[in-house]
Amino acid sequence: MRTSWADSVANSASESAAPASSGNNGLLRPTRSTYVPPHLRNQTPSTDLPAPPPAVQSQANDRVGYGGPAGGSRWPGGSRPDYGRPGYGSGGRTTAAAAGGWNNRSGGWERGREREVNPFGNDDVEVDGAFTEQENTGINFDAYEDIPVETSGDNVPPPVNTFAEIDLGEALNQNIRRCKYVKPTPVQRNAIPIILAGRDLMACAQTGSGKTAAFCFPIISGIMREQYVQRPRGPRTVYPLALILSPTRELSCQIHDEARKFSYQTGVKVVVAYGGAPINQQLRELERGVDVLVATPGRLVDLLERARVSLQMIRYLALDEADRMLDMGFEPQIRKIVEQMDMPPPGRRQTMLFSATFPKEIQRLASDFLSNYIFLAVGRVGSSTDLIIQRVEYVHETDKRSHLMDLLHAQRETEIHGKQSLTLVFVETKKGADALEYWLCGNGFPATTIHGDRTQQEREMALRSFKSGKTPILVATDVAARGLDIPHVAHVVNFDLPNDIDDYVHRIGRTGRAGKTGLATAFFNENNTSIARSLADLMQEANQEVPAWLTRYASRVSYSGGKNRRTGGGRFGGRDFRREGSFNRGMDYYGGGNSSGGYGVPGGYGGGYGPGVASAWD
DNA sequence: AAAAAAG
Repeated sequence: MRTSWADSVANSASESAAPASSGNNGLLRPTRSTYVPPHLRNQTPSTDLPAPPPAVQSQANDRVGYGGPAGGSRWPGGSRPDYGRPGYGSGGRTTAAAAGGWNNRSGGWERGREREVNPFGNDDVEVDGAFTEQENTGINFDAYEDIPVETSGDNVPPPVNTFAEIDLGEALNQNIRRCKYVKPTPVQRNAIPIILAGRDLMACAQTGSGKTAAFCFPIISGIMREQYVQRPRGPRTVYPLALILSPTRELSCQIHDEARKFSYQTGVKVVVAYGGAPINQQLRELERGVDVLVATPGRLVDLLERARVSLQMIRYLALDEADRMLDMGFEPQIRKIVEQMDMPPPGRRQTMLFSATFPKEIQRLASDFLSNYIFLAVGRVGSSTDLIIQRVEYVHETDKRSHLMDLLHAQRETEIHGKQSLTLVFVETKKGADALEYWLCGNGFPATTIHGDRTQQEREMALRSFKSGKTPILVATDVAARGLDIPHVAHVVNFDLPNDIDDYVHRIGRTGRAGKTGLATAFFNENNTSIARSLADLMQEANQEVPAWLTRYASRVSYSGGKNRRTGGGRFGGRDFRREGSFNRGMDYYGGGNSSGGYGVPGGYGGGYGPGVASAWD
């Protein structure tokens, strides 16, 4: 039986004997060992802090209407003109234009839309039934208040509690029901109103916390609401209204799949473009019309240089895994796309950056892309939940294979019939991935591998084969570390530990999803001393058993070099760098500081938002 | 130092 996230929140709240509102905000030590997200740690009761978010929704819309004569793209309730197109959308049940004044817009490809494939893979008749089926009575929705949230910026719109509170449009609402999303997740509760208010956003929220929907819903809704926008018609150039960038091809595909569900029968067309696949097919898709383009940077640059895509009409820009997108390898390419092509500048487009981790230096880079943005940090570091059991074992380099074999044997025995349990093994190099896959297969363990030296076809095949359980072991490089939602991953093995603790966080976050518990095992040896300290800290914060030998390694590590030293910033980076100046306290490794007394750190916070309908969280 | 992203 499925448990919803709200259930778990309600449970954890009822377990808590120390509600945040009990007035003893100064008493920050929880009554029991609970996980506290890094950005809320080391708080001191502080009075010199900004006020909590305003109680009244700000209608602040500080950007000018896009494109001049078309006017503001957002409008106060009630005064919205009816953009319904006569004779349009006579298909019946999904037509909402008449009721709500919603514009089931079309960019001139109505015929294609009539043939739109149902991305839900069912007949989709019982939308309402599906909703009630999922509906849970007796949920303590007040418990949502216990999710630690930190926001900063001007006039932060308050969070919402339900999808119904926000006017996303009936067509989108139906898709939300089809997806069986009952309640917005914390990041959705907070981010959607911010985006709907037209504000730029930098959001810290772990993949798996529902962030894809958090930026897709407002984008799709916003495009639906737009007055029909006359886009230039170059001979072969297309003009998307929204651009979503992600660091890997597979992640772009996944976002595209999700976005297609959300946009079903809304008239909003979503297209994906990524490298390694024949460009001609993607060009044909683009020519059929595109509102939302999901892409990896390389292929997009190619399309831009061929003048097959223009960014001139972009109103929404979303960077997924934004810290990765702005790291050394990607930054020039991203800068080129965002700053050196024909995209409207900050202020004339809406920019949304999402990431689990936002190091200060990356925030600084990112702020170039933003205009008067709101910083949002929601909840825990997803992978550090109680749902994931983290283990570290000392394994010499030469013993790794046999040790892995032992683990796989043990797991075989505990395998539950019916559902294949999957093991994801991370290694450092592409060569190492191939070698380990070969060795595993040779030893009777059906394995496959995914890494950047494989063809896109091989990569997608490997992922399918793994997901289906045909090869229940996947050996992967960091290409699979971020964002991928693979159900039934029971075990993540860090065969080679990464050098960066953030990568570790993302890797183990591939398990412990959909309310299932997950196991993460790391092989540690002398080659990994650079991560010892941050690993020990992370595990301790997540209430995991830290082996004494690891603690010794951790204490031995000097404070000098190492990319894991985020001096003053903290590992989570869940803090607005704009506030560093006034709030940096020397001793405070995690940045500390409290933003909103109203949110505080609830005594019973320990659940995280693992349990729930799996896909609802990405 | 490695990985990812164009062909």
